[in-house]
Amino acid sequence: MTRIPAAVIERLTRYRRHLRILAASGQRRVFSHELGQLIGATSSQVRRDLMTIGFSGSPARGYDVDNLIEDIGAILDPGPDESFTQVGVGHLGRAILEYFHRRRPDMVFHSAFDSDPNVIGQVFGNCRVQDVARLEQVLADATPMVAILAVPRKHAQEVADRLVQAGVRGILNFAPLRLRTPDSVYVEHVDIAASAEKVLFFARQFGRSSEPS
Amino acid sequence: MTRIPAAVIERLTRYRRHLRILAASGQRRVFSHELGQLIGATSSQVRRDLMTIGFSGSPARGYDVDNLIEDIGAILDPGPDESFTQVGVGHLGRAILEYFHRRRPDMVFHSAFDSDPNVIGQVFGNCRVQDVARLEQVLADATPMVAILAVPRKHAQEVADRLVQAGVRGILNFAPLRLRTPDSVYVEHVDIAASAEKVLFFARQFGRSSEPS
DNA sequence: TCATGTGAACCGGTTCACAGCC
DNA sequence: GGCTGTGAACCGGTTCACATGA
Repeated sequence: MTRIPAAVIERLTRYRRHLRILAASGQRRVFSHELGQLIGATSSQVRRDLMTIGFSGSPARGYDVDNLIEDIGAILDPGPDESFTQVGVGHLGRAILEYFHRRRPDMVFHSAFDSDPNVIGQVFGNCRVQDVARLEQVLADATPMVAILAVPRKHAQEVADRLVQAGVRGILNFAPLRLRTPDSVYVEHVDIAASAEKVLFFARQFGRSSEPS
Repeated sequence: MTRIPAAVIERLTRYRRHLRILAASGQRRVFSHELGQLIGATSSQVRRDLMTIGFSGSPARGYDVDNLIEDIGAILDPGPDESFTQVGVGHLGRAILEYFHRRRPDMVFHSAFDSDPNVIGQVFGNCRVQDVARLEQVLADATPMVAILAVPRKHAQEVADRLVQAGVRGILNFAPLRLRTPDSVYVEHVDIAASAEKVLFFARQFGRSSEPS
């Protein structure tokens, strides 16, 4: 399969969300312009994206909803040995653990860690929080593919180093700093304060919306 | 001032973070290649960005650190009448309120709302949580520029409609759906589950890092 | 000599436009 | 006729390369 750009991967999530709604309402087929309307993209964009993932439809009947859901799943869904781990179980960490537990049971959390003795031992989602000091031991058996990092800035780099050392291949980082990691590890930064500044800037500038759906 | 692309706005936050560290350590001047190294960009990128915001340096001595911090602040910092409001004070909402209170006191929260009677009246950051039913009344006097939306998906669109109606100009949305809003409102979506899927995909693919700093 | 400022080239993602097919 | 699949054009952001100046 040809390389899939990040922008396409991001849209696949959105396609699938709407496809599931269509499937639930019994619709078996979609046209590119319908799907585009639903996620707020052009029909060419949709066709190009589906071409990129190697999915094809028919001029007469459009795209098969169920097959498309399945093909997107094959790209996005975790494999049986691909789990997550979370470090940092403050408010943000709890929000994440509980969100995934409720909404995305397909994304399995192998473990969760914190350093606060009051938090260690508590259960969120369905993870019992373990002492971050034991991170290496706990990850040694079945190393999760991706770590979600929701610790204070001052600990983020150190924890990231340990996660990489432990064999984690991707990190979703919420601490407001750029992690320094080897090129073999994929890192995505979510900087909430920076996003808020960005929204403020464009809201002030002259309110032009990003794309809908 | 010529239009500033979103990519530049995002980097300004990072430039400033490092500039403040330099300033604190007494450094008065930076060269584009130093600043680039710090945030993980090329020197051309830095020069182009500073050109875009109309900041100039000297070939002999580089860029003035303090002036640059100030000019970035003029772009990113909230004006005196530009505040935030938050709707949804669950775990995620609390994390956000407390983070900004502690780390970004310059970004003022005008108000915070929730619908849970157990949460209404509690204080997070320095906002007392008010009943979301009273949103219109509370926002009527001094309408915040930007709303941060951290409510469950099923309420997000309805709350967004009310916020827009109340005069909010930008929304930072954490609910996993694309809000439908008029073009005059700037919306930024933070979809944590989608980000996690993206990290998983690229981690699996062949771990290629995004840019550092 | 070395860094800035900037036109020009480049690149990857998006959109256009149309050939091919049901 | 209307839709898919796709080469080609387009566009905006990034990088190159060099003229200019201390």
